[in-house]
Amino acid sequence: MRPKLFDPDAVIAKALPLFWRLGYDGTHMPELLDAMELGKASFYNAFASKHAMFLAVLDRYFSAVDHVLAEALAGAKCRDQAVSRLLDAILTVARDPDERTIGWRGCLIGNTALEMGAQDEDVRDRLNQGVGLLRHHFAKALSIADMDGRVLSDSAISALALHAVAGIQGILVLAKAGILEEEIGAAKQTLLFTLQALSGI
Amino acid sequence: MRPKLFDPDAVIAKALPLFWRLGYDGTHMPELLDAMELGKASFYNAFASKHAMFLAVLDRYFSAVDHVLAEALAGAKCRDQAVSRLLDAILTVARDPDERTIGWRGCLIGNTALEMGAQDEDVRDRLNQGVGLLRHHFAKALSIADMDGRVLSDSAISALALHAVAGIQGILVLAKAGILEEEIGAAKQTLLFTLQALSGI
DNA sequence: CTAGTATTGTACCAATCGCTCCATAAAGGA
DNA sequence: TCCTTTATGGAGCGATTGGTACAATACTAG
Repeated sequence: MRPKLFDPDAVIAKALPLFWRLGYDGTHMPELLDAMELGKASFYNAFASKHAMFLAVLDRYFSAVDHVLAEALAGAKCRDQAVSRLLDAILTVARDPDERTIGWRGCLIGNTALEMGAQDEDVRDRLNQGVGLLRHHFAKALSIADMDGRVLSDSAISALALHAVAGIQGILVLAKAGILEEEIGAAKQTLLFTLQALSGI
Repeated sequence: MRPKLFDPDAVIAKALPLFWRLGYDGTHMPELLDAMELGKASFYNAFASKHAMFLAVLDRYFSAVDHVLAEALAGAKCRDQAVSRLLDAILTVARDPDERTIGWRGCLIGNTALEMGAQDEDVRDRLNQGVGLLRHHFAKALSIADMDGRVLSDSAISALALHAVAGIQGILVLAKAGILEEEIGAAKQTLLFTLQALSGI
């Protein structure tokens, strides 16, 4: 037996930023292999295909997002603050650390949904899972009592969580469309405001 | 002089559904030429490139959307009805008439923004224009008086229009991610409700 | 130190990408 | 009818796509 010279998880982690920024079709094997620091043969020996790697990358993304959002939520004092932190966390993560783009890589869930969601069933199943993840965190935030100690009904929580997820995904769409930075902030504030204002559903 | 055997505008119209459903990279020349009912040489003689054709398609899409939304808005009695009609019109248009997908082709603006918005400057300029178009129609709808005759402030109209555009784009993201049909309706209702409830900004 | 196995680099594959070239066909103007 | 101009079909361009075959390499167990 000869041990692997690389950690599969680490390879997936190196593949993530590429797929995130360039999408599935936009990520080509040469650059992908380069980023993974892996030879063709090693890759195809360890993983089934580009498609399989992408599914693995999606899973990794979900767990990373799960972690980030859980952390953002930890220690929130009231509902508004919790929701605001989630929105900020998502926007922060959606910014592109590399400077080749205008500054937005978006959310891999939304990116993937619009690139191939309607066509690939394996992908769509995971996207549903990813959307569920986001909804879960917003629902958790919305279930916190507000500053007056009032708590939302379950139906309101569910509806508003979905609204929040749609809202933040939409904002990321506008960000990638090249909208002004200040308008991103304004849209976020308005979204936050709608979530606050609708406490009485 | 020999006259063209085809109408360039009609060709662009035939190209639109393909780019809409499959995206820029996903639309390949063979199928595109097939849909256009044009030979390779004729295409490259009449148009500069696939990229240039895509830009033309974007322009055509904008004018089509402009027309659809203006029509949806015509004769609206009050603000809520006007906004509701816009949302319905967008969702209707975003459904895929062909049945190869799950039923959603989305909005070409959002699709394009997430596929290549961050990378292509020509495209990004037009996307800004497209987003502006959507905002304009929502602003127009929101500027209508409500059933009690009350009218929103300009700043409220502007902020809510942006919120509406982000919201509907986000809903389309979720639709393409394969969310349940009933949840699409619920998200639309919630978005509509937030727009109604925030009349008093 | 060797035998045996897993991993790796490299050459290679057919298929496809967007696109160009050219000989042929077709349509006015004279 | 001839001539110029333009449109067209089809062959073919180099580059690139994701993926495979194989021989050489590097490791560990015995």
